[in-house]
Amino acid sequence: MVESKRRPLSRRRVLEAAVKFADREGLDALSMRKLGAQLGVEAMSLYNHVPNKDALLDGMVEVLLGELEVPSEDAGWEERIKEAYRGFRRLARRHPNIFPLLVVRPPDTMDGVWLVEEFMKTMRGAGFDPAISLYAFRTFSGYAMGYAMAEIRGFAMEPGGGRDGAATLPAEQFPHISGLGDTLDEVDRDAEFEFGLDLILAGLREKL
Amino acid sequence: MVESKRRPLSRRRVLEAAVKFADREGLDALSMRKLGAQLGVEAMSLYNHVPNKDALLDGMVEVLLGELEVPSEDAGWEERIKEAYRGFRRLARRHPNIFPLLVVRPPDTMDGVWLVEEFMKTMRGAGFDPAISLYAFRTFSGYAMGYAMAEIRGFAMEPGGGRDGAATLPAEQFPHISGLGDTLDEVDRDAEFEFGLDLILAGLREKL
DNA sequence: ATACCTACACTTACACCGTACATTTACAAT
DNA sequence: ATTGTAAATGTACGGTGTAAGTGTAGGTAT
Repeated sequence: MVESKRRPLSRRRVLEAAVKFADREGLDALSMRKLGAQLGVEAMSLYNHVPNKDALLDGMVEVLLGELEVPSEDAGWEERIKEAYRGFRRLARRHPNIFPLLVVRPPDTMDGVWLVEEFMKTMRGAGFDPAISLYAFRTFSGYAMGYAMAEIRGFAMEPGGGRDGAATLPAEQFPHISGLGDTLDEVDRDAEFEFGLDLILAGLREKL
Repeated sequence: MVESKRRPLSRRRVLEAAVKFADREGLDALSMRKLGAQLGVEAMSLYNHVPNKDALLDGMVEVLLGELEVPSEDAGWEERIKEAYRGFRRLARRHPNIFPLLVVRPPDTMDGVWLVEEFMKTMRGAGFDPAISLYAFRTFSGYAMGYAMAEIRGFAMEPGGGRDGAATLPAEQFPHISGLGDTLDEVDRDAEFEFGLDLILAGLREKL
């Protein structure tokens, strides 16, 4: 599982190896020594390409953001926005172990900025004024971030706790949750996420 | 700064001291040894009340959730929902260092369940059917979680990066962001958060 | 060719971490 | 006063991030 020594080390290679490692083993398991081993190198060698572990984590966020796709130009504004956030959610599902990093440490590079630019362009093009556009961006982003996070980690404050449906908790104490019946077990996450996007979009449309 | 030895140690006391410590010094600085010192006790003593550090962190989440208030019964359903999520955001602002824990580790106790029950009761009372109520819960929760998190950590993907406004980035490369002018510096976070809640509520109203 | 410089991998060492395990202390019940 | 038990302590181990110093291989200037 250790990479052969072929290519020379580089910041890029270190970051990508870190992402790969965390994808496989989890964030907690990621240590400089183990990452070094994975690259066929001693821990301290990494410091020639990354100033410290914190910067390594930041770099991993950078890598993730780089995976985001820009939605096609020729769709309508609503579809463009939805597609952008679907991509965000896909990213979370592709890297469930690492995604929390992105939530917890905002990128300190400009890699994320073009995403905002793209969003603003779409919104302005649709006829919204700047302030509304900005608010809308944060609403959508907050929603997508929170939903994706919840989906990955098992829905904090979810009816029925982490794993199972509403069956386990006392019906008389939580009548309205129990009233959900098996709605809980049949949730279609895609539809659910889409529902949220549509909800926000519907609200937005009224502001046009 | 160390607490006097007066009261006997207990799970509760340990958890609350941990919250206090992390509020003051940050999550990274929280170690069993330092927490012990803060309580005037050796590190290993803590293990008589908490099985390990992971459980300690879970317990801290539990404490945070316990701080949430249930909104007044006699307000309308929209106001009740808004008030509940305002409380959630207040919690985040009161414990900015610890709040990320709540996002990253869903509570494994039933402490959060009554929140859901309360939400469902309000929704059903307003006339929504169970499935919509559940979806709405997750939309609101995702939004509130994401927004609060972004607010605390400095708005990932925020126009202008972490600290300053749009002034720092090249206008010709990001015309639509620069077009925001100083809208960025004058954001009223309360109004912004409220805007998102209203957006979702507006969408929801159409489903009634 | 020789000398030098620079970049980068390696080695060692240190302080701190979570916690297993064994021991001592303190206190309640008999 | 004695015993039982729960809680606090002491010691130790393997792992962590990283500061500091030691090679060493490759390119440049002479």
